[in-house]
Amino acid sequence: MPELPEVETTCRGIKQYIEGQQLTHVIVRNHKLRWPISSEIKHLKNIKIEQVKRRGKYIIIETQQGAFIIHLGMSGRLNVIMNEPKKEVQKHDHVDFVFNQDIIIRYTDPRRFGSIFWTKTNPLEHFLLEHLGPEPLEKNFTGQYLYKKSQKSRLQIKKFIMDAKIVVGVGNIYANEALFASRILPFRLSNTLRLEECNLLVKNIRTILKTAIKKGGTTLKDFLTPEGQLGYFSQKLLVYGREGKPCIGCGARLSSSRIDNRATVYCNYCQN
DNA sequence: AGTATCTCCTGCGTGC
DNA sequence: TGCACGCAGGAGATAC
Repeated sequence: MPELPEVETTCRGIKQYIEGQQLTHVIVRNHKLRWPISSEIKHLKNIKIEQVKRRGKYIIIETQQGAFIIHLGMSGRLNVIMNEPKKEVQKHDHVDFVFNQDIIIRYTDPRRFGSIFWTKTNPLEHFLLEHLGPEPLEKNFTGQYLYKKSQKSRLQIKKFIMDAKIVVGVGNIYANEALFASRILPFRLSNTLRLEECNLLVKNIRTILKTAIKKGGTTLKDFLTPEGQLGYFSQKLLVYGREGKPCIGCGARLSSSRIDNRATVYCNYCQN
């Protein structure tokens, strides 16, 4: 269930192995992802990787001839396989990016909600990326910005901050956490938020994502082993997955509900 | 144009 | 032991 911190960790993880390296070819075992993988990819040969970047939850691998745009969906992973050319291919190992020096970047995705695109034009202008809002950790994501946007919308605030056109990278788990930290009820309509609340919300989204990225970083080494896990849930979640358990603020039982059919957990007393 | 709902998919946990 | 079911989740497509 990759959220932005996991995608960032994945980026950092593969970066050190493939930047400047020669991609010899790509093996596509199953092209049926969220969008079908272009058959063009199978014909790529011997391309130098220039840079690995991230935009929102998209991983961008820039090469001398074009760029890969990879989204991990909800169950996707990119694993680094080193010096194990005969490592058994498993059921959901859909794509291998094969490098010389015995390095394979293997895309695994049981639910196939992810996607892999190849583009020869600017990846940031790809139809999936062009409309994306600001990065939550960049300077242009401010309380003032969020306030201005929020006044024009009547979406429930939780859904609003999960909208990639408003800000990228805030998934369900961190939306719950950020609203709890900001003492804002997730049901509030966006246009009822005050500027101070938007300031606080922006600050908390930032802090929570940064902390999570740090935690991801500490498990980076494990992640890179073939059996590696990201240690995703090692982060302390204060509300997500804790419905019915005591609120760490006031001790009351945390409530749960659904917004946009997503699990929503909150404290009826601390948040308003 | 803004908002609500539907949809893609598999694995896992739960209840009968 | 097996089956049916609900849930998890990102985000574009479609419907209002």
